Amino acid sequence: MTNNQIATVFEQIADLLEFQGANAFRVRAYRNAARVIGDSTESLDRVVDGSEDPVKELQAIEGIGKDLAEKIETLVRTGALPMLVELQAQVPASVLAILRVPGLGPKKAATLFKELHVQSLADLRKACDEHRVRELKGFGAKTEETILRGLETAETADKRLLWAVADERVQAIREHLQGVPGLVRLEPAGSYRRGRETIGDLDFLAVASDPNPAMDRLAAHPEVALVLARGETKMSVRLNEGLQVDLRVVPEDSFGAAWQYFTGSKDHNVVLRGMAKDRGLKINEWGVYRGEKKIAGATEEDVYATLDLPCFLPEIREARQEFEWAKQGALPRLLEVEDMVGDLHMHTTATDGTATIAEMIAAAQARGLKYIAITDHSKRVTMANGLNADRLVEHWDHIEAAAAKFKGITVLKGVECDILEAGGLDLDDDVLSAADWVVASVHYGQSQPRERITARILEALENPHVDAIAHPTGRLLNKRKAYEVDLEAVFDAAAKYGKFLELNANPQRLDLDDVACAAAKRRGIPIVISTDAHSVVGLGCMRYGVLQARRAGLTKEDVVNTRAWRDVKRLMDGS
DNA sequence: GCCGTTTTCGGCCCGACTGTTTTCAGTCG
Repeated sequence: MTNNQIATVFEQIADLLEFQGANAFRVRAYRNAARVIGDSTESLDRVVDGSEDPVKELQAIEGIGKDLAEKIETLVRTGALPMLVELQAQVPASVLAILRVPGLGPKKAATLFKELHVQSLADLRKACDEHRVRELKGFGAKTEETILRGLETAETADKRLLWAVADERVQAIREHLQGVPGLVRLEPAGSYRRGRETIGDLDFLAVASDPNPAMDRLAAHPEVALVLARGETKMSVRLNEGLQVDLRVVPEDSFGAAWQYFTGSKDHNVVLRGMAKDRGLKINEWGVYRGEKKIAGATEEDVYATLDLPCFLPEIREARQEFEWAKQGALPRLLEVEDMVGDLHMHTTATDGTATIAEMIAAAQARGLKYIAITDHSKRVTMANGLNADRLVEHWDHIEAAAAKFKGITVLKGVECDILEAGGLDLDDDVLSAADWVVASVHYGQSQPRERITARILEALENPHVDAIAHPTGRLLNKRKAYEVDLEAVFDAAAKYGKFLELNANPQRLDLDDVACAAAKRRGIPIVISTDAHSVVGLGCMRYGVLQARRAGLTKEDVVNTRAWRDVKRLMDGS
């Protein structure tokens, strides 16, 4: 059982308990445990199997006490949890969908379930249409309308936006609000600012003498479908595509406190406020207070300084390791886009790319890269017109000829060699041995069982000619789940054979993800960040990969292609 | 359900906005 599966069980329990009106802090304990386990780089499976006293060892994890430790042990050993089974018997699974409707929380959902026997979204819609909801105590006509609107979004817009798409929306809205009278400053906050791979909604923070002009302008945005709420300082709108945008307007001397607060994460803020409380301080979005007296708030630096903390970069504000790093004075100096000097995974018109070799070289050089590897597909990827040995060798000749026309950039003869369904690689060793750079990847047989897929990748790692595994989990955000692979085993093998693992910078892939990257770093496995570009424009994806790497706490030293190519080669040779 | 150089019991972050209320509960972030 993977950490994510265990985390999912605890999330389900939290949902069900909340629905039943359990103590809110008990619910939070389950949610907190789910988050910590999901973020953990240590496989709990292994902890339980490899320990004399698993319960004691599990309790060392922050947020896991005796009770949850025992539940984890039960889950790992039996694959199930009696408590969850019991809860599921009491509450139909379909009921939980109701909790996802904006405007409905556990209390109202429970009332609907108890009084009107609403068990699904369809039941809920019917009850609203028949005006039975407005008759309930605590409900009314407006609540009924809110629920109907919420149903639309619950049914249609359940997907999170890719960060790269959110970035486009952010720029468009900033532009739209530019020049609003009295608007001094406008900054994005929330998970967008933290660089999460997907974004649920957009948060903007503004400094303005009068909030109304900015709110009016936002309401007039052509994509705004609905104003959900509007008060003195806060406004929420929904765009046509379903995305919610929040705008908060604060005075200048509260800007730092508010930016810190609305950037989150929620868990990071909970820790922060707990620390403040210990010192007799209170932090809210308006500032830091000792009693009635405000002692900070204009900048984020000021706010953190009241707790003797550094101003954490937004990407690591996740209540994972940042507070521990700060305590030890060992905050990593995060990687930056400017550190990247090479790109070791890209395609051309020889297979499924849209640009020629020369066009890719020129574009890479224009971006300031010192070296690139052309890594077109191998023959198994027929859909992409993959190369067999003869075509590959010929392609390499073309690469050499094209590269000769450029000065100041090294162009490597590479290949993205398929890891075949039955195991083994798509090209023979004598071909691969002639390449400057080989990435191996899984494209077929993605639904195979865990042992099988893992074995295929381990075998590829053993091959002396393979340099890196590309997009190691195969996921496509919002589209395809990662295939079943034992990443711990992959890390072990990569470490043993001195191989690299890729962080694919395509905004839809971004695997390894932040948690996995952090785990790889902990084992000293070098990460190579690659665009996997299929076009000239695709080379620009590097920044998305860098953002993900920053979330993992990676520094320039942790990433292979921040180094000169001759140093990368040295690393490949193990010297 | 977790946690502890103030605590093994009694805390657990904090405020804005809405709707259904005549003073506050529920939801959200």
